Amino acid sequence: MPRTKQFDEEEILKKAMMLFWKKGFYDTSIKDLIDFLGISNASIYNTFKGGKEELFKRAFQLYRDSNLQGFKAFLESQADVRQGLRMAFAKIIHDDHVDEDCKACFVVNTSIELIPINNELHNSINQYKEVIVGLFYNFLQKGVQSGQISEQKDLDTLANLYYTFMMGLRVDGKTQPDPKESMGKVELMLSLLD
Amino acid sequence: MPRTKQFDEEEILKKAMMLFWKKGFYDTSIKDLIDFLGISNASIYNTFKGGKEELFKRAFQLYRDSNLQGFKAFLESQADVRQGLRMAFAKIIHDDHVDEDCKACFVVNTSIELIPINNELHNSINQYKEVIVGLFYNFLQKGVQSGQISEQKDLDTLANLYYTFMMGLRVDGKTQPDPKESMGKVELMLSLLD
DNA sequence: TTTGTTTTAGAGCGATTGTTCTAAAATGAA
DNA sequence: TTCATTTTAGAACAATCGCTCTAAAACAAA
Repeated sequence: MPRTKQFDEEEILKKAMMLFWKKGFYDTSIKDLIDFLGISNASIYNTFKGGKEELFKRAFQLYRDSNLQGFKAFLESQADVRQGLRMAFAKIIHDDHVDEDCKACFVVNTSIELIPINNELHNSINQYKEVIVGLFYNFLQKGVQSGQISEQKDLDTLANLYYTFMMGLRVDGKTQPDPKESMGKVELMLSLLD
Repeated sequence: MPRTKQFDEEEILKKAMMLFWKKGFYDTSIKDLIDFLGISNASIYNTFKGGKEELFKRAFQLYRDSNLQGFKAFLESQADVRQGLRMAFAKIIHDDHVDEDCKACFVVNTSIELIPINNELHNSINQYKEVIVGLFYNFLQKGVQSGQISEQKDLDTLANLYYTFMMGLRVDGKTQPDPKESMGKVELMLSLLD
């Protein structure tokens, strides 16, 4: 009986993610969203009850989950530990380099902008860190089991350090440095496995 | 003949720096500034011609310059390379850990919030990076000359990497991780000098 | 078509944004 | 004190903020 929705909620959410990712929470106004999403004021408030804040949260979770899933799938597809890590970092470096919007990482951006204020997002970001560190850890452990990495290495600290390095790359990516220079750093980080 | 100013411009600027550092550009309103600085609307616009944007720029430059000067002075006071780097990172880790406002680094925050938009700040941030990397480089070179570091090491890449690591620490600092865990990462980074 | 329901566009809400203006208070030199 | 000058507090500005509301348009089932 009812009129059907004229837009795909998933698609709208994806678009909202792009805009919040680029401009952050405070600098993205409802008017910006209306223009960018192509749907009306009322449609936004009808679809995402809780207003701007709720829309942001859902957009952020979408980024977080698909980013985690993509990273997990990539690492698990790699057999060689060093080459796998090298390519994982290379992808980040490349993405940041070619993005003319300099969006870098939505999780990093949100950490900076909203952690001092929003507790819910704080937890979500902590989880993100734990998952990424866990993925690094499992990947390194696989390398130990296959004899690619010495058993003497402190995998916990290494996994944690690779996460921190990743965050650093994302900040550095905002200034779009020379990818070759960045890859030099990656090689040095990989030498920690020798 | 004229009435004298009732406030110290330097002091006001330092306060503005603290507020912008904590809340960022967009989430700091003029009203916030009036309340926090303790001076009136007209005094702000009289003293800092160019309004909110100019005040932010000056506050940011103040942070940037004093941060650079502090870091330079610290490194230059250190004779032992490894211990010097260790203490430099330890100070960052400690500062982030005890700051209940989770401000972390104003340069990182501004990179994230304003680089996609503001070109002038973009340059200022690039300069910051260059100076820090240069300080790391000189410090490492001093270590080579004193025989603490092998001549075979690629100081350029190392200096650059320590900068990236520093940025990563600042992002991580937003979630206030266990300082011991962070120091473990520092030790691993220092092992690159062996 | 008719009916019932939902989405939609857009007017409009009070509050707040950054900024300008005005007029009174405050101060140093004469 | 008087005068000239500057700072000050606060009113007022248009514009925008996030959000609500209303009424018309759009659609699915009967």
